[in-house]
Amino acid sequence: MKSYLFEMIDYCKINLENTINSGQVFLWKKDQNNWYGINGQDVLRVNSLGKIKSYSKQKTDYFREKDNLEEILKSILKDKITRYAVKKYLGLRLLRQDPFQCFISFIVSSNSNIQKIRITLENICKIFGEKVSFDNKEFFLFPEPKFLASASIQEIKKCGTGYRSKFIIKASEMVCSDEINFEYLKKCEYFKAKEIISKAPGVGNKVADCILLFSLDKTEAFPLDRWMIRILEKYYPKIFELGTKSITNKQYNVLHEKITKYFGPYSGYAQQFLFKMERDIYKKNWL
DNA sequence: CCAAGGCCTGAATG
DNA sequence: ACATTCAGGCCTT
Repeated sequence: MKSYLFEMIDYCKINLENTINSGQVFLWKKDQNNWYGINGQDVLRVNSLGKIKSYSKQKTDYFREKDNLEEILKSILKDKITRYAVKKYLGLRLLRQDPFQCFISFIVSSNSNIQKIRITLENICKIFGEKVSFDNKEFFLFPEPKFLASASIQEIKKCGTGYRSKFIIKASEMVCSDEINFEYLKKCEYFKAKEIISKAPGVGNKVADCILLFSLDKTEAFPLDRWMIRILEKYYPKIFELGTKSITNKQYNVLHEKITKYFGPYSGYAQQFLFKMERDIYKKNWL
């Protein structure tokens, strides 16, 4: 009983390093004891205790602090793999990010890697975002949709986005025209929201799930990238039995159904712990 | 429905 | 030093 209570206290404490270095966000930097991050039209400063101060002074629930961690973690602890990962990365949280930034970030992420994504997004902010001062430091906010929607392909390309440049412009236009309305998507159920977000170019199954999970409150989203496929093959060969090849849309959906049956409505949390664990095992670099 | 090839960039490998 | 391969996910054919 005693050790159980002790562990619950640990669960509730946010571990910033684990959270930021888990592939959810790209525009965060550590400075002394504080982390600074761009979140849409805001800059967040988080100290080692997880306390947030924001440039805009607006409230955010960036760390989803109202989530019932005890219930969530219990629900995903289905086997020794998840028990290991959750214990090792205690305090890893899913974030509730600015949806537009998240949307563009994961369009940029396709066929790329974390370091490259970070540099590209920094360029986008520098060129199209507003420069602000916070804590006597300079930051560039993430550009508003209208600035990316009205940019030329050449201008976007300079940021290092390559063939995704035209996707970024079109996707931003869809936000400006309200064809994609994030507040509405937050209220939709998972499949409906996924259907709508997937209409944007450059948004397939995996990218859609990232956006839904990290900014639109869909905790049943379980992004399946190359890493997650490898993880499932390695640790769950019997439960999810997938043919080793690259997976088709249909296989992706079938697999997702099996996953949510197994891990439940908070599958996305399980995904984040497993992803973090395996990337660390292979000593992949984070931010 | 599925498979294959192209897109773009930088890092790793030869 | 230079060339090739690879990593990465989506779109078109």
